Amino acid sequence: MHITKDLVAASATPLVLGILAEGQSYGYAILKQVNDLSGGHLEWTDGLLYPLLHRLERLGHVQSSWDSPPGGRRRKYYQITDQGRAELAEQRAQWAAVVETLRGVWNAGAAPLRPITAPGWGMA
Amino acid sequence: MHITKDLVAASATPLVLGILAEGQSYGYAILKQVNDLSGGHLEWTDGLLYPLLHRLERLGHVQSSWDSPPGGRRRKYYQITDQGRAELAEQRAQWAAVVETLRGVWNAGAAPLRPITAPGWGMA
DNA sequence: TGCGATACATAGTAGTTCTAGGTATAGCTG
DNA sequence: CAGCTATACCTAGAACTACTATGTATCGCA
Repeated sequence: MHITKDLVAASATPLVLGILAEGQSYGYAILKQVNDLSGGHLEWTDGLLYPLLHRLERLGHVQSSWDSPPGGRRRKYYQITDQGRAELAEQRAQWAAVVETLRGVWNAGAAPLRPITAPGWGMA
Repeated sequence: MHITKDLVAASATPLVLGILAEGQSYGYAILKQVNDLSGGHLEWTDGLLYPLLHRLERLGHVQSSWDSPPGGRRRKYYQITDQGRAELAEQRAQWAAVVETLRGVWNAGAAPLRPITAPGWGMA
C-alpha cells in the first residue's frame, strides 16, 4: 500500500516526537524504526527525515548532540525537550479530533446505531 | 484547537468522499457540514473546497451536475463514482495503517501490555 | 581494494496551496 | 426599493514547501 504524500507529511512530526519521547535516538535509527513500525507502509527517505529533524530543532522541540566514539561512526543524537512534549500532546489531540471527525462521516452510513468508543485515543 | 495544515490536507479528500458516499451534495453544504461535524476544529474555506472538488472530478472520483431551480439559487451537485468509492476505501485503509503506526509509537511507553484492537478501523 | 551499509547534509527545482478577489442572487429589514 | 447578509460558485498568481538528486565520509567484510 502506498501512503499519500499528505498523510506522510501529517504523520511525520508526531511520529518522530513520539519516538523521541521514549528516549533519545539518531536519524538513521529513526528512519529504520519508522519503516519497521509501519510494516513497510511508510517508506521514509533520509531526505525527508533530516530536514524535519533540523526544523524540529530550530523550533525548540528537540535538542541534538554529536557523539563520535573512537572506534565508531559519528552520530547526531536527538532528544525531545519539554516544549517538544507539549507539541506532541497537542498533535495527539489534533489527530484525535480529526480521526473522530472521519469516523463520524465514515460510520454514518455503515453502522448508525453502534456506540463507539475506541481505546487509546484520549487526549494526552 | 487549531489543526495543522498538513492534517487538514490529509483529511480533506477522505472527508469529502465520505460525505458524498452517503448521498449527493453541493459545495456550500459540504463546507457547513465539515465545519459542523468537526465541532468547529476544521475551519474550511471555500477556497479550499472548490479546487478540491474540481480535482476530484478531474480524477473521476466524483461527477457534477448543475441544478438551477426557477425560484432558487443554482447549485452544483456532486455525486461519488464507483472509482470514488474505491478511492475512499483505499484512503480508509491508509488512514488505518498510519493510525495504527502512531498508536504503536504512542502506546509503547504508556501501556506496553494492553492488547489493543480498535473497533471501526477495519479495512474497507 | 572495492562494495554495501551506516550516517549525515543541502541546493535548487518542481510542485502545491492558500489568499485575495471576483460574480451573482435570494431574502430580509427598514 | 435600497442596502445588507447569507448563499453559492470560481480562479489567478503569489507565497510557500518538499522532494530529488547529489555530496561527504567511515566501517566492516570479502
